[in-house]
Amino acid sequence: MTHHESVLAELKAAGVRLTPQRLLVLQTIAEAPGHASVEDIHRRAKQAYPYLDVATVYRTVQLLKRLNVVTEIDIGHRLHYEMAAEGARHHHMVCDECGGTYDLAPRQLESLRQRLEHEFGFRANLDHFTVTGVCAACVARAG
Amino acid sequence: MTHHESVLAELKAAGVRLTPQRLLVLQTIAEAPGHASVEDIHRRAKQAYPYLDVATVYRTVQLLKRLNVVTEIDIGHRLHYEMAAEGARHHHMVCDECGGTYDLAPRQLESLRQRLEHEFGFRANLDHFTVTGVCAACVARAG
DNA sequence: CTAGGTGCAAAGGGTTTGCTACAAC
DNA sequence: GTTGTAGCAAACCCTTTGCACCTAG
Repeated sequence: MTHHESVLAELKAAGVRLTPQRLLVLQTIAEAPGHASVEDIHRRAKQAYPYLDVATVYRTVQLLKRLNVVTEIDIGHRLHYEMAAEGARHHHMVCDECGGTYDLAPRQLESLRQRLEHEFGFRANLDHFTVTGVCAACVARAG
Repeated sequence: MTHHESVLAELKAAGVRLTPQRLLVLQTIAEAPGHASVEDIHRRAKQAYPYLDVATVYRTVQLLKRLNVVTEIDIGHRLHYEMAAEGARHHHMVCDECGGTYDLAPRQLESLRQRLEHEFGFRANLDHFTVTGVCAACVARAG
């Protein structure tokens, strides 16, 4: 069973109707390079089905988020979405200069997570973790 | 020279007009417990001067942010503001359950910052750093 | 006096919602 | 056939902006 098939199975199990619109949104998110904003998803998906409404995209990403099929990432001031892909969960570094985003493996954050738990009893949820700063390329270019 | 006085001196040095509205907004932020949203600031400040407009609050916090008098914190989906207070810079943990916010000292994040710099050459800007999760109290209460 | 700020109201961008026709099951 | 969903448009929230009047320096 491919990942795509298992996602569809999950959705059916949750009693969710598999409408063409939902499949399209799902496929669009899956095919997007990295994470995509609602606007990105809408724009790309409309190429396949021009009647698709933004409201449907909003409702669908919320549904998929609730079912843990996609994860929500807070970048700048818009929410972005990407496939949850449990096996490859990662976090992001966003460059303030060039806007580029870079992946960060969960193990990079493990020590921080443990520290917060031990010192404060705070169970950090780093699923949507994003750090901003200046990437190596921009540091090299501008200082 | 108190902190308040030095802030006023900074503003004058920057050629900023010290209007009653600006002083009121500044004072309101300074007196707020922790960080405050624009709405919080506006609501509180209006008690002293009912004609104060939200637009003025927005313009003022942006001005103060530009002058590094206040810092902007991205909590949930609204921006919050607090006095910059250089000597006591800190970060936040926000509880998803109860909405409570807790301070985090810069040293707690230092190892993370160094790791990102060494491994990726990424200069993380942790000034506005916020982690979400579940606080100790809520963990105890609900599991 | 004069540059610049204030209040007001209106516009703006992103997101949500009420409704009716329609499609998945 | 039922029940939930899509599309549409309007509402919504937070934030920004244009403008005439006013005020700090």
